[in-house]
Amino acid sequence: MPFEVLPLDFYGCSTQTVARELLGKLLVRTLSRRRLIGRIVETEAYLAKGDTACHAARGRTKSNAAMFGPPGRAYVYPIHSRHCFNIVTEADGVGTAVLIRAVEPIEGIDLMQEHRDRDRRLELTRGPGRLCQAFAIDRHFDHWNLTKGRQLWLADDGTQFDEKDAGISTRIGVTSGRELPLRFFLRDCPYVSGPQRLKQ
DNA sequence: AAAACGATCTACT
DNA sequence: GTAGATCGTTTTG
Repeated sequence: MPFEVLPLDFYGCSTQTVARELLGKLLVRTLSRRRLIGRIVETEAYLAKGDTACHAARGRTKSNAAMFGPPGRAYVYPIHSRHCFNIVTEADGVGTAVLIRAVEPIEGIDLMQEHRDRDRRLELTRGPGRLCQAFAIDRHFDHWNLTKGRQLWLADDGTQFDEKDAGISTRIGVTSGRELPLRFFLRDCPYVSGPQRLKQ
């Protein structure tokens, strides 16, 4: 499968645009001479303004510093004994990112299953915490430059989806006034969280 | 120093 | 569908 590493300028535009454009892109991880690949099927945008759920909303701290870095870096955050993998967007210092919520496993599935305690269900890579477990992504990737690293990067194999394949949903639990269309997902993909979790 | 919280997940029914 | 586990980070006293 031929593919190219995503260039840095891919991440520099608006967070929602990056979140939408990331659908179909490949998440690539190499470890112990093996390669894991997943196709991104669900993302979520976290904005600098009007988004109280965004970790950057209450200012910069030691633990969210990566989010304020230049676009194309990883921001990895631990929660509930697992990790969430984000990609920094927009300009250096802004504090926005896209959370990768689900991928479809493409290559190295047996190793992903080992990381997930032999999980052979759809849940192998469905959900931000589970996909990090499957790909062995943890905080040591915080601040990681995703275009230069040999262990973790994103790639494009030319796969595109049109509007009828890609859905947009408001985020559950946004507390600031109106709800915003921040969640992007591929319709009819079993690795996307169930439709009951995606409020239209 | 203690308490509260959460960008989650599992194990139930 | 939802109660409960779980733990690093942040907030509060």
